[in-house]
Amino acid sequence: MADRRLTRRLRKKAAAARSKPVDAAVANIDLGLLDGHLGYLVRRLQRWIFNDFIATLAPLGLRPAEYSVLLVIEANPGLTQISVANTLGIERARLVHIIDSLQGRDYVLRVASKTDRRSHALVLTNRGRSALKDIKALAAAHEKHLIERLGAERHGTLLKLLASFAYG
Amino acid sequence: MADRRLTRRLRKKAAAARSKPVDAAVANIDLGLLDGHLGYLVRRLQRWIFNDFIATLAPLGLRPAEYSVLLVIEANPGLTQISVANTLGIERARLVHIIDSLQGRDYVLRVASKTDRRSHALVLTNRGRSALKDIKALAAAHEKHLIERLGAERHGTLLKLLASFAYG
DNA sequence: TATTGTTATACTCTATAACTATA
DNA sequence: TATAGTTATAGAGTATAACAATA
Repeated sequence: MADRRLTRRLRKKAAAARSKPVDAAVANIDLGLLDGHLGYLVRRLQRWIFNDFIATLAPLGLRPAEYSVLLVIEANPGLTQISVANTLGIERARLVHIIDSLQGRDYVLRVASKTDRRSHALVLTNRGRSALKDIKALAAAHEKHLIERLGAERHGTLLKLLASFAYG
Repeated sequence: MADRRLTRRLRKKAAAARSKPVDAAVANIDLGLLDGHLGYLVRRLQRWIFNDFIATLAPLGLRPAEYSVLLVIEANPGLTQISVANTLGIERARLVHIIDSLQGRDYVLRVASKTDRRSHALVLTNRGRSALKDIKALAAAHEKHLIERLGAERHGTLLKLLASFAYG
């Protein structure tokens, strides 16, 4: 059960942050060589995005990593844990706990594999498929916040540039 | 003292990762809606960058957050802890430990403020200024890895796009 | 009353090692 | 011997709350 006060607080905080530039720009403090490092800027954007995602999905209490696992299982039912872990760049030891959590909410199921008794085939439950509809709606709302913040053009350009990094 | 075996391992791992696309592209596993979410791609890039940064600076054992704090203090000597924390988006409670660590290596000093006895003025020590030369050289090598991976053009475009997000 | 630095706590995420049961 | 899943541990980073000294 999600804590409604927590949800409200997170939403309010995220809404406030959504339109705000970082403090350095406001206070005119020099970043030194930092603004020549892409890593700094990528990290700031990544924090902003995750904070907004977590706040937007707070009613369902779903974290970014859990969301990514649900989407990959939906698109590739029967995938093993090691495949999901490698696909998403998550340690297999950590994925165990994420699957535990998703199974605890009755979103996914570990089915015994027929070909290899060491591994599990991961599938969505009916409840998982149903919940995913609401989850996707909130995730889309989050992406809308991001587009509002970046502008549709920059958002599209970034999607293309970064996709070609990841898959190129 | 940095562990040389750790350094070698990290360098080797980073060198291997530097030229490799993510596993999903290799194994042809469907990411579902995930490739429409900028957050996923930003997170993958951010992990790649931080891993390479940590591996490249392993001989000095300096983490990204520590590096960013050093640069800001260098560019703004006398800044208070709260200002550094707000500038970089680090919690002030966490910055305490980062400054502890940097002071423990004799890189920075907490000087009593003359105008407000609650706060500290942060400055680099001579040793800190000297170390920063080597640190910057390694950080530049890291940025070079990133440019090799992305291509100079994409790297430049991303710097511009993300800077206008952070400071716009 | 509010702010700066500090201490403490809880939780998420990364990284690694070791164990089991299978292959 | 190697791999899939699991358990355990250590460290980084985030988020909060509370306290002392000072404003």
